[in-house]
Amino acid sequence: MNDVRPARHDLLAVLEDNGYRVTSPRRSIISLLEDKFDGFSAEQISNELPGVGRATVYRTIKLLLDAGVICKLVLPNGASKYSLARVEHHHHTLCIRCGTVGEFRDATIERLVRAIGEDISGEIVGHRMEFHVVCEQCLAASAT
Amino acid sequence: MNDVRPARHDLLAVLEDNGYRVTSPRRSIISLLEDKFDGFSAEQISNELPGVGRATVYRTIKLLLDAGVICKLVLPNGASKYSLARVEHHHHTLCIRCGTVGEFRDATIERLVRAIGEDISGEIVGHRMEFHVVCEQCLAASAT
DNA sequence: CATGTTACTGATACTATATCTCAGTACCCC
DNA sequence: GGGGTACTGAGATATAGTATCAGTAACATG
Repeated sequence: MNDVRPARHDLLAVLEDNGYRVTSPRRSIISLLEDKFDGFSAEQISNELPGVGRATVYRTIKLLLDAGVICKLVLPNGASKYSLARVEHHHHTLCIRCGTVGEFRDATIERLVRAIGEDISGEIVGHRMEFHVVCEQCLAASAT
Repeated sequence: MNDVRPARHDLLAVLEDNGYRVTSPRRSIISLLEDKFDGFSAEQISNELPGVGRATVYRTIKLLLDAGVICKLVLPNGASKYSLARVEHHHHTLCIRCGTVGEFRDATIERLVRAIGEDISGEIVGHRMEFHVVCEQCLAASAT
């Protein structure tokens, strides 16, 4: 059920499909993102691509967000991270040690959301659910 | 089940209990907070108390956070809001129109969390769930 | 393949939010 | 009511992201 891996979008194709130009900086950013399965921050991308302006990194991220192929995750401390959107509707896990972002999907949650919705005043238009975990790697690291 | 109102802490007593001094700025901030049932931001408090320095507002909020009597909520746009913690463990509703923060509690969620926990790799140490709503007031306002 | 339009880029300035520093103040215990 | 010390406020600083704008390059067109 969890630990979704496959079905990654062809991010470059997304640009073309939406009428955006395929430029050299965008190519660099996208090819970097495609390997970031654990989530990434704008700053991190900017640091790894010294040749690309910060503004362009932010602009490209926003563009991919609008296209729906990545998703934004605001951490409890206010920092923003992004992750490749591998499945349509999903929720996130966040390792409190290393910051790795995971993705999972569970139909039970959707049923629960509908059930609770009937008890909440007002009209529900969305929800967000997030699990804070210590991931396998960090567990293993602290076991030594 | 939802729409919890009563059981507000005596925030001033919280200061004393934790060995903090009861000062005049803290008194002003706390008496302002005690009426904010819909959530509040640091900036908002600071604006309503021109005589109190911004740093002090942030410091006092952090102090109450540590004491567990208010809780922090980072909105999807990255802005921080706070709300009085009226019940021990709870979740939030957030009106996407007016920003009102609500609070509710549902045992079903906790059961679900435990169930899902068994399917997620790593060790679950916490979770966050949040409903985005259009509240009664905003619904009524847009009906006209 | 040359060309013109225009979306895009990068450097920099700017905004917003929050924290740090530090000299002066006031709380509270005795 | 005096003294040690936690607290305060002003301003400087840190951090994250956005706006501006002149120059550049993508790409449709012929």
